[in-house]
Amino acid sequence: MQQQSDFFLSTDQDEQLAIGPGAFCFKGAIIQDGVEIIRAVNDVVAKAEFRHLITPGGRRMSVAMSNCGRQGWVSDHAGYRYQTTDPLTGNAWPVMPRILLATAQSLAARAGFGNFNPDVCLINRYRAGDRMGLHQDRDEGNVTAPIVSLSLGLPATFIWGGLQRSGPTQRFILEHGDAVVWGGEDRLRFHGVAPLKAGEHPLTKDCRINITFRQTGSLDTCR
DNA sequence: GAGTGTCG
DNA sequence: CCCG
Repeated sequence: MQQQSDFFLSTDQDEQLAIGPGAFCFKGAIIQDGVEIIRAVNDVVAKAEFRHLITPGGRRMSVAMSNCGRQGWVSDHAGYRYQTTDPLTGNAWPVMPRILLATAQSLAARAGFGNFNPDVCLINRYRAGDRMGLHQDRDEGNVTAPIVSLSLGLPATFIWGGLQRSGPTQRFILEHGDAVVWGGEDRLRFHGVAPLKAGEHPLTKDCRINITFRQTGSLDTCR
């Protein structure tokens, strides 16, 4: 960890931190596009509203979710899965906004993952106290493609584990504008988010928005 | 199948 | 708050 000094300007912006052989945190990478990205999220959730999914075990997830793209991640009594329609409406998920796709592809490339064609864009809204338990992203057919994660609004503590749930974890803060990309041998690492601390952000007010991109198939599945 | 949650 |  580097100590920050008041004499340096924006030392935490566009800094690339390796958190594994195939995993990187890009500090401040999307600050420039923050307003446009949030506008895109608002457009999506106007058509597919945030909702609290239920785990197969019957527990309500604290985080509220929506999706855009060809497929969306959902969970209910029957299990975790991807599906092309919003269970609330039966409609196809909203089209993935250009700015979101372009941002994800650019970040994947910066992390060394070319030809990333995400067909899923999962949007998670965290409010005070909301958390995400340690888990692996393993519902995707294509574990070759990386995961790209964007953080907007309030800061959160990211919990970054290993390939086994019981292994050691590291914690670091994800702030507005940060991006994390993980793939390759880090693709199945356990990860989670500590309970969000209450706060106020100029762009998102009382919440943190996390956007993750996944590619479920090997073909070109963009739309 | 479900621990992307809850409890001690 | 952290761990299991």
